[in-house]
Amino acid sequence: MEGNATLFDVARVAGVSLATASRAINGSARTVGAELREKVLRAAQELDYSPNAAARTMKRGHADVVGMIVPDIADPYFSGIASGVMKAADEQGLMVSIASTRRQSSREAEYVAGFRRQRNRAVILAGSRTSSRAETETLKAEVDRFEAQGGRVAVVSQRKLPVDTVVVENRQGARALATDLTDLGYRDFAVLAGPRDLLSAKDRLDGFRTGLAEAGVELSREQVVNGEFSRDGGFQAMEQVLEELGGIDCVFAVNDVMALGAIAAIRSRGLDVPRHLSVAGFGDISTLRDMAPRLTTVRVDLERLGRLALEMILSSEGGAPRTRREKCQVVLGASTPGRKPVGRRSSARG
Amino acid sequence: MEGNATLFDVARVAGVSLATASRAINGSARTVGAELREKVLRAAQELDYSPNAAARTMKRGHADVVGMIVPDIADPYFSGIASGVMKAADEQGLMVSIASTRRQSSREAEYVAGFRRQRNRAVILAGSRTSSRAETETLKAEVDRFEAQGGRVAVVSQRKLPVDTVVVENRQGARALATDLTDLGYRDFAVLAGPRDLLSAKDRLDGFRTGLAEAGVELSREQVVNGEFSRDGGFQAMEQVLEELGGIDCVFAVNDVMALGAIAAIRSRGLDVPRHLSVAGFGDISTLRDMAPRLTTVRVDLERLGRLALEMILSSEGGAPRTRREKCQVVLGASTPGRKPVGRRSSARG
DNA sequence: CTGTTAGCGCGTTCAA
DNA sequence: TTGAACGCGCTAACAG
Repeated sequence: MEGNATLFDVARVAGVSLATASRAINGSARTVGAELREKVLRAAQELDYSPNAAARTMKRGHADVVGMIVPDIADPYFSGIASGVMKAADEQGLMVSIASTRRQSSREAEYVAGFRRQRNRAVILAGSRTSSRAETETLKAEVDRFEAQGGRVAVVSQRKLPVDTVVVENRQGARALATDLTDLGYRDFAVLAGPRDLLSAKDRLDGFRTGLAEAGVELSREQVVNGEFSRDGGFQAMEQVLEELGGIDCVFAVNDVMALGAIAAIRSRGLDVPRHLSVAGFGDISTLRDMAPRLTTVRVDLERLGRLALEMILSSEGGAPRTRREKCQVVLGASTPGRKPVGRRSSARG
Repeated sequence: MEGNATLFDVARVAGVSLATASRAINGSARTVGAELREKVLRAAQELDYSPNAAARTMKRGHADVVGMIVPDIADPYFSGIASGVMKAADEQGLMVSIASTRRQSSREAEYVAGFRRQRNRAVILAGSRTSSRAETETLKAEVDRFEAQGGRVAVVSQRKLPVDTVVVENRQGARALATDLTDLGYRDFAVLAGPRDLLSAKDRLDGFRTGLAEAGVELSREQVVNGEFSRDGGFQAMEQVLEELGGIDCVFAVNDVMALGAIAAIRSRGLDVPRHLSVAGFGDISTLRDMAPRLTTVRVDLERLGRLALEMILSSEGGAPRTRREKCQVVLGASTPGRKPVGRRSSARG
């Protein structure tokens, strides 16, 4: 039996018309008699009938698929978000296509175009926005085209595009972290700041700086080291700090995998965390929660971000783009035990 | 501008026929004059033309999309494989749809059916096969239907279905691990064995047992504790071991996240790894490579598995299903420093 | 090299 | 409640 049974075949076997078969199977209008419906369903079963989603897509103009674009699916931060999207999508009977830009944000636009070709119902962009004006314009143009076609777009990170957005409160989280760390007695920081043009990285740095300032602590230019947003980026940035900077007592890496790299770099010099240096991250990815010492970080509910993005997309009926802000919460761990035994603690220990 | 420009519009604007426009744009047969081609491309650009993939799919009978089914996309093991699949797919101009069964392997069949509706060109099943005969039969039936329709299927794990398979040499890896651990002087093991019906878990246990036997070490029934294939499963299984078993000096968790849970459980009792107990895992997921102590584990090249699966699918031209075996390599870390100072080491330290 | 035409499988009119 | 017929956008024959 080559190829596939078609709805026409089903109708023939059931002895009804194409239209009746269609109605019985997708149940759009419930105007099919119980008896015929039964017949049709039986025929479909018998023939291993599988509705042709492409035909349906052509007819309706859009596919029941949502596209998702991430910088790196192997990064727990994004696989966490993807997990939330997929779970919510599953509940809605939607399929999810995922594309990974491999950290080249310039590729986002290409993938949006790809999802447009597929006539996907929606696209979720899960990576940080960048400060590149040209890149943003290119992406915006593609997003506009996607929407002109009837598709919906949502972004998880910053509100830089006029679309539904789940804003991660990076500033607020990093600021709270700075407050807690200064409360713990730290005064001499280094920040492993990620790429200069990544807004998530920039916002976390800015928020951190604000929190420090409120405690009367300044961050000099040398105390901020840029690097890739990855484990290796953290490792290298940390090496630079260790070589060029003295008198640091706490390092803030703007994401958890960078913090991981930083810790590795510190240890590779024979130093210990937190004895010689304290380290904090951002994100609270689950694989790191059992690390010893427990990494101080800022918790982001990744699955929730994904779920919210999908829900926004489905509930938006052509209205103005909405923004949903998601707060982050500091988790203090043994990686930042405090410089001196000060009493105050503004967050629970992890 | 509502809706979307169609190929017909492009043809009209360019002043050529539909066929010419089609040929110029997808370049199937290169029989279009340079001048007309230029005109067509310009018209397409002007109109923001986006080829309708659904129409193409309907015409050709299959979509240039490959479906992937994983037990849990948030598990680094599977996001690693997914990363490999996506990279290879990108190079081939294919899109990837991903579905997560959330560890309910019974849902695999449903998703295969879903991908059949989409007329996806191929499906990759990335989770362990199970020992459930009924489940396997159901899945096989669905896979057969998928293939009857012209789709290709590949599996990463065990060869239990008559399809292209990338076999992970779990037995060999676990056996080598047992050899190395016994060489290190360990004699009293506990195995956190995962779910009873998961073949990956079972194979790792079997291989480990074989390796132990070769060193004259037996594993009693009580020394094997089943549990979920997750961090929490490892935690709980380890708690059981700690409560019910004495005299253990090394714990083998059949995957890395279980090992992570095990270590957490050990520490929650105020014990230390490796001072009080040594721990080994399986998989070598990247986030754990910087853990202290370095987790002894068995390295699996996750991205490679994904890439190989995709390549098999694309290269298979209806021939008999092929099998590709991928070896695993032991990585010894400080989580298993050795029971006594014995000299022999058969693998490099991580 | 280019144009005309006939479906691919389905949903949805409109009639009956 | 059911059926007949059209068209979604495209590609692959077949003509010219």
